Amino acid sequence: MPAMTAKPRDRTDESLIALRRILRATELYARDLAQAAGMTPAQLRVLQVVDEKGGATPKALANQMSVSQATVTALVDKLVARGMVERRSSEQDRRQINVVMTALGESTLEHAPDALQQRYVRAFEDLADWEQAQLVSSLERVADMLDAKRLDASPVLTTGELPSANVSE
Amino acid sequence: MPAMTAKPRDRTDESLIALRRILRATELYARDLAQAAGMTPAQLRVLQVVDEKGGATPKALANQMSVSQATVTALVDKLVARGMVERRSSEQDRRQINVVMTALGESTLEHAPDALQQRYVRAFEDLADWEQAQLVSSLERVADMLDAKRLDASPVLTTGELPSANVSE
DNA sequence: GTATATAGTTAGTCTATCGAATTATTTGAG
DNA sequence: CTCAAATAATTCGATAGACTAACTATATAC
Repeated sequence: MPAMTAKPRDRTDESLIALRRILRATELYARDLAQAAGMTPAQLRVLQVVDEKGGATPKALANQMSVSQATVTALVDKLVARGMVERRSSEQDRRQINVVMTALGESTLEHAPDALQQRYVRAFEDLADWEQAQLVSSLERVADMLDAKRLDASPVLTTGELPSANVSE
Repeated sequence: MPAMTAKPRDRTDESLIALRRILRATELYARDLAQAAGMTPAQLRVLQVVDEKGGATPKALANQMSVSQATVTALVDKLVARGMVERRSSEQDRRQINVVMTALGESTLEHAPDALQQRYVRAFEDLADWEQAQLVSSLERVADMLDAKRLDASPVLTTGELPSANVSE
């Protein structure tokens, strides 16, 4: 077999393998990061979203994270117990609750040593200008190919918990 | 933050956002895929690894998936209960157990409609030759920047469950 | 003003995960 | 050869995250 001239099929596999490595690396680091911040990945994710948005309702958190409102309630309970966030009733609509950061939450997030992101950012910023441009365009292209519905995303590299998908047993 | 920003973002942020979109898309689809195959994401992942390797010991599965052996035992129990895999004692070392696919397991995997991967593969194969080459090189570059230890990966686009990381409470 | 819709919480159940203890088997040191 | 240490797997008990369904409180609409 001519080792050269990779057929399209080989390239597809190569791209999938690279993608899979990207996914696994971020998964693995998400655990370590959460551990380092003294909480679980799911809790950290809530904290990140609340921080990013400058406060959010459980409803909004549930949508953003694609989990049920009940799950958000449980996660927020734990973050409240740890003093990371507070619940504040809305004035306009008293059914709504706003989840907001506490000073402790802010500083915990601030000091979470995001090793993966730091390493990545450092490496990325060491690249030549044209290389950066090419990487961004490639990543966006792949994201478009995967993410048809264009989800709202933020520049924070953490994965969330996957739900157990409650399937028979 | 709204999707469209007037000011062009920093390129590092753009790349992180694209990465995050990739992660989220795969997470979301991992659930659907597992559901469609009639099992949970963690169970599906075990099945994929067993299939790929043509059988594996619980020890090997635990290493490959970065979970404890106890967890693997539990997952294999469920797959056995569903007739997807079998346990076979090793002849050489009778402490070892080999987990192997059943016909049902094979066919279930075969027929799992991996919408995400199919869509991605289709899109990828529609690209011009040079574009494919560029994408592969970009993805591998990113994978290297994230995954210092070069994990063993396969061309299967599924994310696993993140462990709860058993941190205080 | 009552009916309906919406936001959030509570209750009950399931899966995934862990660490520690247990069992069976292999290996190695005398 | 024998017995201690190491190794593979399982069992046990506990915790976290997730879901659905039911419930409470508030808002809106007719």
